[in-house]
Amino acid sequence: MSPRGQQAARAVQQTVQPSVRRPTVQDVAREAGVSPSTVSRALHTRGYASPDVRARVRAAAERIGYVLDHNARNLRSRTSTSIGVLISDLRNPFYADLAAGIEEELRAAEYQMVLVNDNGDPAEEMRAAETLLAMRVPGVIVTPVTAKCPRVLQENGVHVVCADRELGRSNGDVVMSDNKAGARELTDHLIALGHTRIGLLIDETKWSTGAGRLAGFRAAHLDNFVDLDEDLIAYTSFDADAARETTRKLLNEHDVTAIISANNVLAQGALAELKDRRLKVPRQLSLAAYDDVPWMSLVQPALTTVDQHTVELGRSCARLLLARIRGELPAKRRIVRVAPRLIVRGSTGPAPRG
Amino acid sequence: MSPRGQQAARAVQQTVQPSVRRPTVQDVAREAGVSPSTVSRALHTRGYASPDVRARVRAAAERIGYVLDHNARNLRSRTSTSIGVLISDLRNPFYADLAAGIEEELRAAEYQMVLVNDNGDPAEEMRAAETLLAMRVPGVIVTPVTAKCPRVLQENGVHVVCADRELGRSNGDVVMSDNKAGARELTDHLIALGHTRIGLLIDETKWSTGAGRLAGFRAAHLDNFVDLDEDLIAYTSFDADAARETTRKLLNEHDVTAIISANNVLAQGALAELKDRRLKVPRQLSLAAYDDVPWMSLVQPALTTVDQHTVELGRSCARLLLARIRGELPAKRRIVRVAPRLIVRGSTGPAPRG
DNA sequence: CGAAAATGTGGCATCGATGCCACATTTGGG
DNA sequence: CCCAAATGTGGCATCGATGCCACATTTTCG
Repeated sequence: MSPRGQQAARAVQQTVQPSVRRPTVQDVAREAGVSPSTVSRALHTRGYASPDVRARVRAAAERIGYVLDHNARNLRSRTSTSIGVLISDLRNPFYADLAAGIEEELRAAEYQMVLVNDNGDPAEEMRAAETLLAMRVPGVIVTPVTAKCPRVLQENGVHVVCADRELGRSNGDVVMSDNKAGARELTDHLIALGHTRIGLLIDETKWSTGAGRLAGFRAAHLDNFVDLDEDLIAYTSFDADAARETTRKLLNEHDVTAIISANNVLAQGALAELKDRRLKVPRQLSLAAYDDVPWMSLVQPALTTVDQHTVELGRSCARLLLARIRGELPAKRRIVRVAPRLIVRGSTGPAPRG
Repeated sequence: MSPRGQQAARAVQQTVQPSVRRPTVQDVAREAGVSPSTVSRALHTRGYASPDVRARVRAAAERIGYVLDHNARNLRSRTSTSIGVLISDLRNPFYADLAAGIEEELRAAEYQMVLVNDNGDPAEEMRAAETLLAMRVPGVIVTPVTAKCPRVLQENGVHVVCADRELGRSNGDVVMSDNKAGARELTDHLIALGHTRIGLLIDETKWSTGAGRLAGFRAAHLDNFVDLDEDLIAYTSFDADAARETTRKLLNEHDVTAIISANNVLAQGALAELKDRRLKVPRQLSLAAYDDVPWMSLVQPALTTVDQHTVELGRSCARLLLARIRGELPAKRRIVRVAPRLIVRGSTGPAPRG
């Protein structure tokens, strides 16, 4: 490219940028007849400014349509009001509710939510962590796939709240449903109805989520002196179709009178299989699920579930994180367990005599 | 306070901030034995750097754990890779799917999604717009509540894509379902089944969404030479309970043989009322809905719906916006209509003879 | 072989807001 | 009535990356 060409290109670049040059504190200062420092103090900072000046500056800013530049502020003050939220799948109502609760709380506190789906993929999760690091977010709420992600974030001075699950002995605060209590209550309910052969459809027990639910399932059996046949714990993958297949096997190979699904996704698969077999629910078989989502009260019969108050779970995460960021919390790691609630609907009934 | 005391205080303040002083381009430059400019070019910018230097700089950056600072870059280059996404309610699967599609596409292009719920409230919507302006986002995807929001954004040089609906003659690109075609096809389907008295449950017709669906409903009647009784167009508010009440009135006051719900929320209300009346669907009454969401295929009978490919709608929004930002598009406003798909399931059947 | 072009790298100013200090002005007390 | 404390505002450097230019070096070609 000739020098002339280069210059032309450069000129274009220059004229491309300043599409709409926005007013800065300098402009407001000129307009209000004060200094930029004063404008900053009057509009945003904690620093002092007399009521008179404050009003004058506000008016000037309003008049010329001044809008703060978050990038400049963040750079200078080495913080940001953006919070990273790292979840697996927004299309799953559990994550959507969680995110909705988080967003609600953040918005109220004048923070923004940067939402990233990692599709449960460790690599994507780390990419996202890197990005959030680059954005200099003061905190991240994550439903971790790998312990590495929260760890790396924390090593870089970012506050982390793990939502829904605890990985290993990873650091960071945790907010989750009291899985053991919820699963125990649900199992108790079925045992009280006379069920003694209850299938548990579950996808993982490495995370505190699955581990807790399994523990509650076991505990209820123990409490009620019901022998637990380990074969009735049906491991499957986190996928409705797989869950359906697993349900099929479970029903073929064992004479269960009730099935508990460990989460909303697996429940879909279980329900599909029951419908396919035209089993009368709950006459012939009871079905229940952990994690209440809307469709569960729309199907016929409506499903008995454990509501983990997902939106509230999200709110708690956000509140906890903000408190951390503001330094209002003691250093000690905090673990919040939100009490779930058993919702008995039509899908569970007395065990068939057999 | 003595000068000595002042200095002490200053020292403390200073030490408060640098909790974890992160490496900068300067540090990388020193480590790699080049200049900061070269580091910048080697790592991020378009500018030239020899393969050799590039490798050296990369290695150095890796070694000392360098992470780019988006705020600094954004400030200097007056852009940002954060995109604002402004929706009404993340808990509604429609919006969740839309957001999921958007996020997927943005992430692939190395952009971030700042998600804000406005709860359908014009004031919240404007607050959010202001925030996004402050963040200097290059573009926003919005399901607008008010024409003011997209307008203000555009006036400030932000590219806007309206998702799902068009407001007035607001500027900005639009991506939406072909509502008229979808509603027409759905209505056609019912008419073909012999229905001539079809109720339409709808919440608004000011936006292109409702207007389009109503137009399709009318068009199908015209096409098929079926008289349309205006009283069968049942206006309700955007709320399942209200929809249920409206459905009740509709059924009490008119002898419809089928009901079309204009969206997934209203469908919930309609279904609840039908279940309450223990109406045999579709023997006694057919039910269908615009906007397919997961529960509609889980209920018994499964609902006949129009799938608007919501996730794909979201992806289109993002692709369009990114193309705009990159300046790849002609100035002319673009309106994308995504063809919906009729999914016939069990809830629609032949009109009862009567 | 020497001048001109191409190539690769460094220097410096800058994006916009703010933290910290100095300093001018007002207030209060002896 | 004067000096010290309190009060309010301005000046200046700075956060970290990058755009633009200059310049040293290498390459090209008449």
